[in-house]
Amino acid sequence: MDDFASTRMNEYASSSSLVLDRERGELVEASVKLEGKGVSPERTVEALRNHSEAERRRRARINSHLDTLRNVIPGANKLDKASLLAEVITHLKELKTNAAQASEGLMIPKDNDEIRVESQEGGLNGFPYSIRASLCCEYKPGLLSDIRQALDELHLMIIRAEIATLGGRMKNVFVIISCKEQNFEDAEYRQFLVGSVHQALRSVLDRFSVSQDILETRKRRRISIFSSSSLGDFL
Amino acid sequence: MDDFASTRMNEYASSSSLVLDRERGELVEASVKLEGKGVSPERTVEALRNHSEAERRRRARINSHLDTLRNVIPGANKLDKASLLAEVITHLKELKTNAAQASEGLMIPKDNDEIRVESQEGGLNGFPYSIRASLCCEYKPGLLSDIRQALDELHLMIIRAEIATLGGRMKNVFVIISCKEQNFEDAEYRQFLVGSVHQALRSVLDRFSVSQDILETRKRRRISIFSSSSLGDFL
DNA sequence: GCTTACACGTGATTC
DNA sequence: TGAATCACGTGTAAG
Repeated sequence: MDDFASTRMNEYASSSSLVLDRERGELVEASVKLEGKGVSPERTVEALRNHSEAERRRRARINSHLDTLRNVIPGANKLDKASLLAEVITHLKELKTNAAQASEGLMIPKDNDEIRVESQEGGLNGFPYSIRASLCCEYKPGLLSDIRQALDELHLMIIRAEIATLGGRMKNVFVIISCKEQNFEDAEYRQFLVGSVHQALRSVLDRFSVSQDILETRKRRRISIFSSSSLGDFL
Repeated sequence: MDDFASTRMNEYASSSSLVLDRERGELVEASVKLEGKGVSPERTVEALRNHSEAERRRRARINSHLDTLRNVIPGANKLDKASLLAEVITHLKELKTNAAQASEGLMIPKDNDEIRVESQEGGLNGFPYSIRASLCCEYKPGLLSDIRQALDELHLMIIRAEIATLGGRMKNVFVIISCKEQNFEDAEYRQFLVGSVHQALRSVLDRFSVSQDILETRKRRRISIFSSSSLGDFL
């Protein structure tokens, strides 16, 4: 398709070519003898000038946007168009994943409990390898200490914790690393760690679930979003 | 400068124009009679073809990046180059501010304590008006209940809380609304609420600071990031 | 010299 | 029709 179009282009380009000399404002025959029919010159001159000026404006708009992109992107102040666009794509995807992670950490699913454990590749916390675990469930005081204890038995360490509550539910996000300075090149070991963490969180959550089931038989406390007591017993 | 360049361009374009016919692979004289000097034709043909092909590759790279941008940006599947770049800029800035806000909620400043209280205009939580308060300080167990108590006295309610810890420091983010269903159109009242919340948080933090100062005289516990005890007494 | 990148004018296409 | 967009080849400058 490209070759076809370009071939046709060249056919026409070599057969008819009207060049506008902007110095004199005249139209100069470039290649052939204006193809028989007498086309009124002024019309063509003006049309051609309008055309080229419109194209110039279009290019200016595009380049203006590219310049603003150069200013927006941190390190891409003097780059090729192509490299600039590549950098834009990179930063865009990076920001998109960051936003997804952030909003993921901000949302609290309403009903469904879930445990998510994934290996954090990028070494985000200065470590070459870390695990990001998130746990969403009903609000359960004392859950964090149990989780820490369980992870201690795996020789893992929570270097970062977030606890969010909304309407009687809670979501915790942990960043976990191994205490031992070990060789983390082994993908199997990574997967083993992920599975271990998932299992540990699952067991803790299950333990709390049954204890809450027992509690629920005596007092059915359902916390409204608007009740100020939803956070009262947080600490 | 633009006009100058374009004028010179057209001078040359109207005076010498060698057009490559890609069908036959030959060079065809377009405008004038090759300007006196006999330039060896094969060299010029090959150079010109290399040039045009290089330019074609460059265009392909740029357009490829533009296409990937079209796929990355949600609604910009079939847009102009200029409009596409405008959309890219928009989404880029939007994501940047979102990331700033998100990382603002995720980051824990290393040394400086701070209290920030601001009125949330957009009605983010289904309410027409809410307050977002963030508090960063040393890790202090039992701080949240004191804050809730202080806000209770102001007839305010925490509908959302986030507690993040890292390296013995903590950052809390609250979303606060008024218990009374009041007319929040009054900007003065809003500012009054913001000031009240700020003052309440300040008093609580000061109270904890002095108590911690007292505690620091007996046991100087400084928590390392890598110490698993940094979260041990969270609950 | 040769490659790379850019701006330009222009033909084609679409609305 | 005309206005707007695109791809193309080419002239030009920098490394």
